Amino acid sequence: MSGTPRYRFAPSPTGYFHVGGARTALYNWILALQSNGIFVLRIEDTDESRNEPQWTQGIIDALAWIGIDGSDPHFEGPYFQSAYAAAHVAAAESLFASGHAYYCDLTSEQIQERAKAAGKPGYDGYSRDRGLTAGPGRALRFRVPPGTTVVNDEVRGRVEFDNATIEDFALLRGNGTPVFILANVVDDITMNITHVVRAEEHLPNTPKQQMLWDALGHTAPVWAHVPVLVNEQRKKLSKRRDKVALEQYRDEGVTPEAMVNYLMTLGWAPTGDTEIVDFATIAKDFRLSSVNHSSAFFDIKKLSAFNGEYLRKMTLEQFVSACEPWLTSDKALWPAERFDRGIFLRIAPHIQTRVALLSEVPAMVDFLFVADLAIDAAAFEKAFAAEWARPLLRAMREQFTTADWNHEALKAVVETIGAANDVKLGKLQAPLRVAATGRSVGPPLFESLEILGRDESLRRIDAALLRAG
RNA sequence: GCUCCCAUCGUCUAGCGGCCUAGGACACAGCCCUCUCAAGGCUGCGGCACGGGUUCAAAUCCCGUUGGGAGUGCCA
Repeated sequence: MSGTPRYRFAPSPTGYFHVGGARTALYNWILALQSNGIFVLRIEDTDESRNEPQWTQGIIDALAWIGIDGSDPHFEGPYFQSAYAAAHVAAAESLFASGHAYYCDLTSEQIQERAKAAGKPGYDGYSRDRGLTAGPGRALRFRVPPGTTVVNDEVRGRVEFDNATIEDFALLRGNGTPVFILANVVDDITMNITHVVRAEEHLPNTPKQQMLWDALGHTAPVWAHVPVLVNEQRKKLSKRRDKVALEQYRDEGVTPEAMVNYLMTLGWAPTGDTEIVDFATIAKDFRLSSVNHSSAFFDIKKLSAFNGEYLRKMTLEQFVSACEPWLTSDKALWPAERFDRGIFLRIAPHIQTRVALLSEVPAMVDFLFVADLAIDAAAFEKAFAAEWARPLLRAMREQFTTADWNHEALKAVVETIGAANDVKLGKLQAPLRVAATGRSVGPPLFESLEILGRDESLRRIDAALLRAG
C-alpha cells in the first residue's frame, strides 16, 4: 500500500447530490487522475439522511457514463459517517487527552453574544484554560496553536494562513457527535489518503484540517484545489438555479466522450491548436500542476458544438447505434414498433451533419415513422402562399406517378417543372417538403422522398393538396 | 468586518521576460458551396482590468488599486 498514491475527492460543502458545481467540475479531474495512477475514489457525506440507494446509484451511474467504473476496486463508493463514527470519537478523545482540544459549555447563543460584545465574530477561546471535562452539552474544540500554517497546494502553490485568524473550531458537538471536518481528517488518515483533490471553495478550511493531521501525529496529504464552475453571474453553480448535473446532459444526448473532452477544457487545455482530443491524450498530458487557477463558466453552447463534432466523427454504424435509444423509447415521437432500423440507416448520413444533440434526432426523422403526419400550420401557410404552389405541386404529383423513384429522378422532375414556370428550385421545394415531411426544414428532400416511398409520398401530396383547397 | 483565492477576446483557453503588431476554440457577422436546414471552406469582429515599479526588454516578475469569488457554524 505504501508508495501508491491514494486520492480522495470531496464533494461540495453544500452537499453532493446534484450540486453540480463542484461535482461536475470534479468529474474530469477524477477521470484524468484515475488514468494517471491508482487512487481511491470516495464519495463522502456524513449526513445519513442522504443514505438512500437511489442517491448512491445516481452518482455511480453518472460516473459510469463517463467511464469511471464503480466496480473498480479502487472505487470505494459512497459511505456515511455512521460506519466510522467510533473512530471519529476515539480520535477526538485522544486529541483531548494530548491537550490539543478542550471542552466548552457555551451554547451557540452565548458564543454569539460574546462575539457581539467583543466586536469580533467567531468563538473567542473562552474555555481554553477552564479545564472542563467531557459532559452533556459540552462541545470539544480544537486548540489552535500560535504561528502560521502553510498549505502547499499542488495547483495553487504555497498558501500561508495566520493561525490567529482561525478560531478554536468544534470537533465534537454538545451531544457527542463528530463534525464533518474531524470525520474527514480521521477517515483520510485511516484510509491512507495521500492526495486530496477538491474544489477551491475548501481552501480556506484546509489549514484547519492540516492542523488536525499534525495534532493527530500524521503528515498532511498533498492538497490540490481545483477551480469551481460558475454560472453567468459568476456565482458557484448551484442545484437550485443552475442546470449542472451530469445526468441531464446524458439525457439530452450528449455523448460521454464529448462531455469529458469539454469538461477537460474547463481549467485545463491540451497542447496544440485543437481542443478536440481523445481521452488517451488527455490522460497522458494531464497534470494537476498545470490546472488553471480561476473559475470557469460552463458554456452549454460550446458543449453542443463539441458534441456535434463527436457525432460527425462517428462511423455511420456508430451513429445509428447512438441514436437508437432516442428512436425506440418514449423519447421518440412514435410508437416503438413503428421504428425501422433499415429505413433509419438510409436517412442517417443526412442526419449526422444536422444535429448537435442526439435528442434532436427524432424530430428530424419523425416523418418516416409516424402513422399520422402532423403538419406545421405556419410552415404550411407560408409554403402554399404563392400562386404557383398548388398547380405546380399538382404537376409534380402527376409526374411522380411514373417517374423512377430515386432522388436524382425526383429532383429532375421538380427542376424541369421549375424551369418551365420560372420558379427556383429553392422555392419550389417548399410546398413539396411541407406536404411530405410536415416541416419547412429537414434532411435533403429528394432523398427523404426516395426513402419514404412512392405510395406514401403521393398520399401525403394528395392530403396536402386537399388541405390547400 | 476578517481571512483566502482569482483577474488574457462575450465565453473557454495558449502564453511562464524578447518568438506577441497576443495564438486557438465556441459564439457572432459576411462570403463561397447548396433542393430547405446543416456540415465544410474562407474572411471578419473582438482581449492582456487600472496605476506604479523592476528590467535594455513585461501579458509574463514585484507592489498597490479596482473588480469578482469563496470561506468565516455545535452545516456538509
